[in-house]
Amino acid sequence: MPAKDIPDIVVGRLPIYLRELSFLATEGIQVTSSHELGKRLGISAAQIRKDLSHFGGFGKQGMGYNVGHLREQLRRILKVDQEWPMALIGIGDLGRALAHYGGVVDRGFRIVALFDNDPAKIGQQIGDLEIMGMDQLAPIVRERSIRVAMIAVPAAHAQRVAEACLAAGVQAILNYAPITLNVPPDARAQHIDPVVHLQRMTHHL
Amino acid sequence: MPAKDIPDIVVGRLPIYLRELSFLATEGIQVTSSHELGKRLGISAAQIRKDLSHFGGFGKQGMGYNVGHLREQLRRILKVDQEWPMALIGIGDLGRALAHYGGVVDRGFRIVALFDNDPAKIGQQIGDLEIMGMDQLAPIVRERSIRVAMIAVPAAHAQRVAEACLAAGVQAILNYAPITLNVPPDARAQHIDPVVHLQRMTHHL
DNA sequence: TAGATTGTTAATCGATTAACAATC
DNA sequence: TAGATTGTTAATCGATTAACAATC
Repeated sequence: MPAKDIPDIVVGRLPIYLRELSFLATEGIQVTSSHELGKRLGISAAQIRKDLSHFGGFGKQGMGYNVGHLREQLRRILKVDQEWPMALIGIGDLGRALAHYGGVVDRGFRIVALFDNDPAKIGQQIGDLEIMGMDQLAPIVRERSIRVAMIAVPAAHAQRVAEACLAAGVQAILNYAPITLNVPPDARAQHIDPVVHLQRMTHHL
Repeated sequence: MPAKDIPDIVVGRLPIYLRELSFLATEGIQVTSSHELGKRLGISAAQIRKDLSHFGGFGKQGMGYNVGHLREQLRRILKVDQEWPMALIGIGDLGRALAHYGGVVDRGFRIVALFDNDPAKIGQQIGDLEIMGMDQLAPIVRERSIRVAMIAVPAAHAQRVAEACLAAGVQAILNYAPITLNVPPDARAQHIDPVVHLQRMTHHL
């Protein structure tokens, strides 16, 4: 029963649960419990059960959860039982590392197009993808039904690039530039800035 | 007045405020308000005022906040009015990109040591740093008073590397490996996994 | 069966928002 | 002064935890 009013904070924890379940699966562990998952993730068992209960009952009383089954259910809920084609814009050091990173495949994503505005980079090959100019963004996004983009351009260009993505039909943006993007309510954006995470820790040191 | 019982969720927003204030400063804007900041960040003005009030009063009624002053105060609260030396462990594609990334300097951090366990990489130079073997981790961390580490090793090694860091004296870890680290209560860990962020968005698509 | 663990309800806790006196 | 915006208090809202009946 895919509900519509699931709190964002709950949805935000599901990928963590899914990641741990995949890890358990590779370890050959077939059954787990809210208590064990919670201990591994530093989350209370009650919270895990409550979170999952928003979507239905996936366990058996007295038995716990079947790892493979719960994993499949979470993949379905998060809609990563399919592969989302992604655009990557900005092929600097970080963009290159992201382009090479294989860790997104088999977790629901695949980079299918690379873009940069540097004429020296356009035409270069990375793996089996060729870097394209920004003028190709809109046609390629439409042609390949791309709904997710990763942005790894300098901060000064990020807002403009994001708007170009959205105009082209992208609905979700993962932004690596150290600025807060302004996106309309019908679009989604997530931000990754290592310094933000570092500063969250130094306050306590 | 540095308090001890500030909610984590409040501390977590301060780096976002700081980043925006730095941006405003580079734009030449000298005064802002909770309303303007909130609009830019997608956060309510009341929340920004409430967050800041945990640490004191930084504004003037009717006037708003002096950008430079508030920025300095936040830098002090987050303890990034100093430069934290960091170790980076794992010099693959991502580690290399992080090593080249200049965006951490002038935000309170500097990578001062690189480590890898691959003999082919040890001794290589990146910028003005040389990649060292893991046997050098403990002595270098002590010698250079390193309290913060970034881990960019494969998932299978991350927990072991984290424990080595902590044993050597590191107190805060930024982990790029796609696993949840288990750290003791006296240590801090933050995790960056792009797929987690992507999956938080696909649920809604 | 006896023991264990779920799913859910109720209670607690904490965070956000609203409102406004203070005051620049 | 008049207008604007802070800092703070009180009210609301939402999230987490505790507890337990259901049941595997």
